[in-house]
Amino acid sequence: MPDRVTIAQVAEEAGVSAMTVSNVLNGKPGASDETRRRVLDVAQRLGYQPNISARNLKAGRSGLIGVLTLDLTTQYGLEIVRGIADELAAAERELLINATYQDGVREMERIEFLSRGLVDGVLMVAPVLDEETVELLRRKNIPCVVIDPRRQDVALPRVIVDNYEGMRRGVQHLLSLGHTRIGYIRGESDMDSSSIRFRGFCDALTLAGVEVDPRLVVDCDFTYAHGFQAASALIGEHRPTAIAAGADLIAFGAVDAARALGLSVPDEFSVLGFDDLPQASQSFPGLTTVRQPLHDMGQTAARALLSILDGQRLLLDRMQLPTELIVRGTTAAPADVDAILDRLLASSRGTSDDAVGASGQDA
Amino acid sequence: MPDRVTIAQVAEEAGVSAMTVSNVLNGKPGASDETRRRVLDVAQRLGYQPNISARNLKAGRSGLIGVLTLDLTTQYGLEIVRGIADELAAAERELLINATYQDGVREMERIEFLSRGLVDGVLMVAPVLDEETVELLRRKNIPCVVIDPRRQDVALPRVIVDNYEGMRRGVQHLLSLGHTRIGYIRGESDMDSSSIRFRGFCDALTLAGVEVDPRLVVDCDFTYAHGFQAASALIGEHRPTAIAAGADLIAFGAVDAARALGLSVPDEFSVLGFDDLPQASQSFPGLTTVRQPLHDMGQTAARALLSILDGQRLLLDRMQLPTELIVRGTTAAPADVDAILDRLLASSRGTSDDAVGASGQDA
DNA sequence: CCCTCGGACTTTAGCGTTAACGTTTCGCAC
DNA sequence: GTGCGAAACGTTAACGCTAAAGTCCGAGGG
Repeated sequence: MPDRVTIAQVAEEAGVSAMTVSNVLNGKPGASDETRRRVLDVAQRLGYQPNISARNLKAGRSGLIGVLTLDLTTQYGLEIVRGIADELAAAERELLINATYQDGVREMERIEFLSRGLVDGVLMVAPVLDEETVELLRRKNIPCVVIDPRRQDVALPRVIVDNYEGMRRGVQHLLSLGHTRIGYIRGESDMDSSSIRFRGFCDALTLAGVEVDPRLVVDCDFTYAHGFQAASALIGEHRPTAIAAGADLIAFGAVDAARALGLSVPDEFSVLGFDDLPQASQSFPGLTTVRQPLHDMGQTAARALLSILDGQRLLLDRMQLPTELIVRGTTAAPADVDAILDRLLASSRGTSDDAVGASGQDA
Repeated sequence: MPDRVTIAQVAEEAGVSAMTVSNVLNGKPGASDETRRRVLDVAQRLGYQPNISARNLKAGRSGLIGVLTLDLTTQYGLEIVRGIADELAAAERELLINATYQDGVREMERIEFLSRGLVDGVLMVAPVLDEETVELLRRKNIPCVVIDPRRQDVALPRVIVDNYEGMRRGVQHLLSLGHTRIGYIRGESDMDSSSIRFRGFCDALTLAGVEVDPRLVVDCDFTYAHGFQAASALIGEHRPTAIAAGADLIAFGAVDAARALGLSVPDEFSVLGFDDLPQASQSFPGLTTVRQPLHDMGQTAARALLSILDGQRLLLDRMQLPTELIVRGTTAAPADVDAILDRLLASSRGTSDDAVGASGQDA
C-alpha cells in the first residue's frame, strides 16, 4: 500500500479541521470562499484522494458494481460487459470485473467475496446459478441482475433474448433459400437457450412441412473446435446442404469444416450462426447469423440493477430483448447436390484426414 | 448494500467479545477449543463474512490487485489477464479488473481511482502511459508492473517480448520459402513494438540481400478492418507475393483481402501474423504467426508485482520474454506470378468492388 | 499464604471518513 | 448595548475490524 495523504494532513496544512476539508471536497455548504479555495489548493498540492475503504465503511455502501462472468474468454461476454460499462459510466458508478472462469463452485465463492461489502450489487453474465448459489444470493440479500442465465426460469431479475423467434427466423431464411436438408448443431444441452433455439428450429421446419431428421441434429460445446468436429461428422455422414448452429463459434467451425471438405461456402454449403459476435462481420465471407443485442443486454441489466439500488421495485423480473436476423455471406441457395458429389468423388484423395492447415481450394 | 452481519452480532450471540471472534476466525491463539467451536458455529449460522472495507481500513492494505487494460476488447488482453489471474489465484490474491477502453485520459483516472486504497498494486496491460501518468504513479508510490507498454523505455518495471527476433524469424521463414516481394503492414506507429518489429523485418530482408521497398510498407491500426483495407491496397497496387503483418488481427484482414481479390491462401499468397491469438489456430487455414507468450507475460508480471509487494527489490526492471514462430497454413512458396496475373485478368470483372460477402472461390 | 506465570479472555484505541451536533463569531435590528 | 440568528467552523462519535495492552483466574512454586 502506497503512503497515502489523509484528510487530517490536508486539514492541518490548510489550518482547518478535517470536517471542513471533507465538506469542501464534497461540495457541501458551510465554508467561506476563502477557506474553500485554500483547502482545494492544499488538497491539490498534496495529491489528496479520499480513502475508499474508509468512505465505504462509513457510508455502508461502495458505489461499486461487481460483474461476474463465466465467459470473459469470448467476445460474447466482452460485448455484454461493454454494455454494462457504458451504462454504469453514465451513472457515475464504478465497475469491478471479477471473473469466474468456467466453474460453478468458483461462482459461489466470488459472490461471497464480493458480498463482503466490496460492492453494492452484482451483475452476472451467463451464470451457471445452481440452487445453492441462488439461495446464497437470496440469503445475503444482494441486489443482483443476471444476463442470459443457464436456466431461464431462475428466480432472479434476468435479461434474456428471444432465442425462439431468432432461430425460427434464421431457419426460415434457410428454408426460403430452398434448403430442406438442414443440419442442426445444438450447443450445450444443459442451457435453456440451447433447447429453446432448437424448438425454434423444429417449429420452423414443421411449419414449412419439412420433417425434423434426428440424424441431422447433434450437440456440442460452444467452441470453434467442437463446431468443426461436429460439422465435419454431420456433413460427412448425412450430407445436409446447410447447417444452423446454436452459436457463432460453432458456425465458424462449421464454415471451416465445410471448406476443409472441399465445399465452397456459401455456393455449395450454407451456414447460419447465432450471436453476431464481432468476428461474424470480421471474416470472409461474413457470417449470416442471428444477432443478440449483447451491448443492449448489458445496458439493460445495468439499468435494472441501478434502479434496484435506488430502492425501486422492479416491474419486470424477466426482461426479454429481441433478436434479429443478419444476412451476410455464408448463406445462399443450395447447389446441385449431384454436381458437388461428382466433384468431390473425383478429388476424393487427400482432403479427408489432414484437411486442417492446408488450403481447401486449388487453382 | 445488503443487510450485513457484523462481528459484534456474532460476538453477542456467542457470548464473547468481538476480539475473541476475530481471533478465532483468523486462526490466532488465545481461545479455548470450547469457545472456538462455539464461535465458529455461530458465525456459520449467521452467515458472517468480515467486512472488507473495515478490514482494509484497519490493515492499510486490501489484498487486491488492480488490473487496468486498454484492450479488453480483444483476445490479446484477455489472454494476458488470464495469465495474471492464474498467478494471483495461486498466491491467494484477489484480482479486480477495471478496464480503460481506448483512452489515455481515462487511464490516469483509473489509476487515481484504484490508488485510493482500493488495491495494493496495479498491473497494466498495453498501457499508453504518457509522461503525466508515469509521474502520477511515481508520486503516489503505487507498486506497478506494466505489460507491453506503448513506449518500451518507460521507467517502470515492465514485461515485454522479443519483438525484433520474432519478426526477423518470421520474415526469414517467408524468405526461405522463396518470397522476395514481401509487403509489410506495420501497425500503429506510436507503439515501440511496431517499430521494433519493423526493424526485424528490415534486417531480415537486408541480411538476405533483399532491398526494402518503401512502397510495400504501410501503417494501419491493429484491427481486422484496417488490415483488410491496407492489404487490399497493397496487393492491388504493388503485387507482393506475401504480407507480414504487425499483428494477427491485421493478418486476418490480409488473408481475407487476398481471398476477396481472388487469390488463394497460401497457394497464391502468403500471410504472416504476429501474436498468435486463439483465433490464429481456430481458423482455416490456421494462421502462420509469431507467438507472443501472452499467458506467460501475465504470469510474469503478476509474479513481479507480488514480489514487490513482499518488499523485495526487483532485480530486473525489464523482463523480456521470447517469441516463437508458429508455422501453420497461411504461408507457402510463392506461386508463379504470371500465371496468377493471367487468371486474374481473365476474370477481372466483378471481383474488385463487392468482393466482401461473396465467396472468393469458384467451382 | 503470597507471588508469579501463563492461558483465556476483554478493553481500548485507532485506521480515515463523515453525519450530527456544538461552538464561536459577527452583523444587524431593536 | 443587548439579543438573535445565521454563517463558519470545530468536536464527537461511529462505521467494522483488529493490534496492543490490559484483566482475571487458577495452577504451581517457594
